[in-house]
Amino acid sequence: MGSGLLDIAEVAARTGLAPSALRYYEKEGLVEPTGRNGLRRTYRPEVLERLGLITCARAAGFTVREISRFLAARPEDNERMRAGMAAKVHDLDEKIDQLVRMRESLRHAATCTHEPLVECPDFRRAVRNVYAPETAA
Amino acid sequence: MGSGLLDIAEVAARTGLAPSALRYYEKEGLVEPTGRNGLRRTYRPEVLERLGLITCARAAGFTVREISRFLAARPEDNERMRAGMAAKVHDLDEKIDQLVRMRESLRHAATCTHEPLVECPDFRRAVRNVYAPETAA
DNA sequence: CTGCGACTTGAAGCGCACTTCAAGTCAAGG
DNA sequence: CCTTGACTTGAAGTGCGCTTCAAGTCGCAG
Repeated sequence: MGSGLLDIAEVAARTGLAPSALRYYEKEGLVEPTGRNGLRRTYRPEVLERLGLITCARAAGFTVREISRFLAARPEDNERMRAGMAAKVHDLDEKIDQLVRMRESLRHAATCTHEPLVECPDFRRAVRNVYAPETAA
Repeated sequence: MGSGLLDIAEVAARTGLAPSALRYYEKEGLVEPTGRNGLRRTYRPEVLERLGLITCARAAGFTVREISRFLAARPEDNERMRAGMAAKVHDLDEKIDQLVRMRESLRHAATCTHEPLVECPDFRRAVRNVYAPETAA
């Protein structure tokens, strides 16, 4: 504590992650404690930023394994990494578009008074607009 | 077939869902076959649209259980449903914002030549901008 | 009418991301 | 020094969304 190092409980409290999640991330190679005080993990404050990145990437739809690979990337992997990230940007483009359209459908649905909501023609049209399967006969 | 009804394989083919997924959705109350031809499920073509809605909602982050509740909603549930949907709209607002910011970070990262990518100051700033934990000392 | 292949069922299995548990260690306050 | 309670570990459990499997049924082409 006085050392400027954090224990797992402090890291958990400051990141909002559960201690068990931190141990899990460690097992998956996403984070490493700086050292140990006896058996107890000690972390440098910098880990908070790294965990912020991880949380953020998770929220953006990256799996823990993907993040692990990303964080473990060596310079010679850069080209592949860049390609992977460009692909992810494209995925995000599509996902964002889809969410935006879904939001419009929901916005309508939230104010629509059509009896069986699901059969409101406006809603149906909006939904079809989000993501249309082979609805045609 | 000649009846205008679809069997499970056709529904699967036209929706892109696996037959096992269709049976799963049925067990969860999301869809019902119109009837049976012997043991075999038969579906009316309208089910395709319903499945489109389901696929779309799944992609937008709804769980199967949420969709089930949504589809089972009775008129007297409308107020609660509307509130729920308004809340979802809000969730989507936030999620979309986050994804947009994440996309910007990734766009930068994909072209950044900083040695350990993770330590690029631009990238770090962008990431902090996406979702900032208590990074301050 | 027969055979086959696509369907049926229930139960078990899987991958992900954790959480929970049992049993044990140990830093630190009184 | 002793207690206490937060930490440690590995293993098992959880919830989601399906998939796979074994065993059985049966519609329909030949």
